[in-house]
Amino acid sequence: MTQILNKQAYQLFHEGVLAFADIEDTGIRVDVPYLKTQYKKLTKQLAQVGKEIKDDKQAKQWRSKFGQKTNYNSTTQLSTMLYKVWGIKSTKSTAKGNAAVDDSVLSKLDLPIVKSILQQRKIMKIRDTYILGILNEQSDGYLHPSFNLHFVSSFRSSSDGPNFQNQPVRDPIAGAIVRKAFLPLDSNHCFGEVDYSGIEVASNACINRDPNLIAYISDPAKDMHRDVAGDCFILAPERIGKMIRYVGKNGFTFPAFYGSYFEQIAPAMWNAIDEHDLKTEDGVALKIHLASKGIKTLSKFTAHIKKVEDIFWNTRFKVYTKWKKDFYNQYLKNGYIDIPTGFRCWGPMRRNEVTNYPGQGTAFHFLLWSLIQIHRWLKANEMETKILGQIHDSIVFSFHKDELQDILKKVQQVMCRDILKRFPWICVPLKVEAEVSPIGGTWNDKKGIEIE
DNA sequence: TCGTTCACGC
DNA sequence: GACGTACGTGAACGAA
Repeated sequence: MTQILNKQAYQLFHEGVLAFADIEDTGIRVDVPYLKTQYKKLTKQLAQVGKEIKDDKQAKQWRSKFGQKTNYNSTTQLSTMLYKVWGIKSTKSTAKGNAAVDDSVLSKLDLPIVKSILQQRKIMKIRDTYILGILNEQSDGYLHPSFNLHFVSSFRSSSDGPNFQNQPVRDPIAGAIVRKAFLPLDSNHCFGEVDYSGIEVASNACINRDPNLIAYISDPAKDMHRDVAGDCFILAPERIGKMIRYVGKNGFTFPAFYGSYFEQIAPAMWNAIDEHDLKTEDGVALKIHLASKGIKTLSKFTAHIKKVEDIFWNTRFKVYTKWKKDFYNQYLKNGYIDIPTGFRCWGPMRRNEVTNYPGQGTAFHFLLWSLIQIHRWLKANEMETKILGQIHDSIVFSFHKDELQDILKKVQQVMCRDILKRFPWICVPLKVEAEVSPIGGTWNDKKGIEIE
């Protein structure tokens, strides 16, 4: 159960709903002929992969096991074949205790049929969830996805019809296929996106007031992800490149902030070393380097990550740790939690939910408040530029080419400076990054741009 | 119809 | 010392 505690919180959501209504009405232009072409292409690819699966030696055993009911897209059947018929040892369980057959498991198996099945899954995801999802929802070449404020327990937003907030981007192939379908509103517009950088870490710092976390965000000379990567892999800063930093950030720091722990995260990090063929900046293979420090096995590495975690929570961010403990105890006493933007959440929550909701909701509220101000300003000044949507920490625009730089300046003013007056307890600098496509370009064509 | 599993985003 | 990954949407499968 949720509750709005004050007029400011009410206003934020009321004004947010009004802004979202305009944004949903504007809609997003999509390239329907392109989508139809892609649908056909992916269908052909699917037929090809389907044939590869059918012709595989092991598919014969599959058919003799399931006969008429054979379905190479069935996870239940795949699980039976892998772990019961072919005698492979299961390495991971699902939530319900069944043997998992997800990507993290299958990508480690060296079987041609499994490789084909993974390929099939990828193509089906792109074709059926995204391409077809967009085609089914578009009307006269425009999408009108909903942006909801009344579903999410942490007071974030969600989106559906289609979900505008989970369009592929990390996989460059899937990202390109799908995002090429998203067009700016007019041929003299650019597709663009402005992101808050590290906003959830910033919102958490404003709530838990950990001086070391605040210092990391405030001091441009400091780099939390580099330092933590240095702890994880026992490296001096100058030996840490982009990829090692990346694995430290997404393999350790973020999972740790969300409440994960060494036994969960160490195996994935250990795999990532081989997966990305990690090397120190002076060219030493990371596993060789770790071996020289006495870490030659996953179990040694896990024990090491346990120590890193201890330093992370009990030395580096000990005020954050104390905040988590106190905040959770307060929840146990009261039965609810309050977040600083004026919302209360009642009811049964797990420890990690209790400690994660405030940062998550607050980060989104920074974005929502900024979006409302920017939307009003665009409207009041009768700009041709329109907001197309929002993805938790970013705003997506169709920029008129002649308005672009003025608007980016205004956007930065609102998101980084005006917001400090509305939420005076923000205690770290907020930063934004802008990415914009060439004139007439698609969502896939966006590139980083300096705000003048 | 609905629970489960998978896969995409932040 | 034990404990232990946050929030969503949506597709396919398969049991009920």
